[in-house]
Amino acid sequence: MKRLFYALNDPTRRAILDLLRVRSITAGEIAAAFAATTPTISHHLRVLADADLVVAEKQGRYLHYHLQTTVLEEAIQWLLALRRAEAADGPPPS
Amino acid sequence: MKRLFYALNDPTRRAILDLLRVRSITAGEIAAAFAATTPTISHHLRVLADADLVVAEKQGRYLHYHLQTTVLEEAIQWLLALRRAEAADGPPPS
DNA sequence: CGTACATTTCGATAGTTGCCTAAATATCGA
DNA sequence: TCGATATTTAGGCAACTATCGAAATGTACG
Repeated sequence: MKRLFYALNDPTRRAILDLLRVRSITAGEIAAAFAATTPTISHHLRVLADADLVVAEKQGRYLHYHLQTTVLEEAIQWLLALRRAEAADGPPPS
Repeated sequence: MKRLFYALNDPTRRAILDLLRVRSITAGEIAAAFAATTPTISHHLRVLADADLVVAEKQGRYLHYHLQTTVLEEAIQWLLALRRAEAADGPPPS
């Protein structure tokens, strides 16, 4: 989860994931959707790829990025467990 | 979610949350559980409090920290939506 | 009152992050 | 092959983060 939460911590990267939620798109399309420069977006895509949140697939000169969500499973379970925990220790139900 | 993922990004802070999952404990007890110094843990606790992940309650000279998980709701829903998205766009089921 | 204890705040430092411009790599089409 | 396009890599800089030791704050107890 080390790289996962790091990747999720940046608003640009979360916005990229939101874009990819709709459909796989190329690095250029992603870059065009933001004010940042292309190298900056490329950097963010690398961070997302290092966290296994996205996968790149080369098609000719284009790189199509798409989501990969298996790595989310552990984080989701951890967060759900955390939420459950408060119920056991938190303020008593009214 | 800005401060939330930032808070969750640190392994020490995640470990603190795991401690608090069991029961509310004092800042001193939390500090004793880690190799870091007391001021360092105090800093982490502040970050967690800024993210609304923990709440401090003063009891005499002690500060008891306990979990507060309402802020997790948005993140959990966002992550679940992300996971759902891949199924719609990802590789076809075998 | 004064001392001890619990916790935070302050000040400094090493390491990290995000962003940019410039340059490199790779692929396609004429 | 040559030039254009798509994307990444490299290098550098400003801002931020984690950590520490020292000092400050606040509370309790004799």
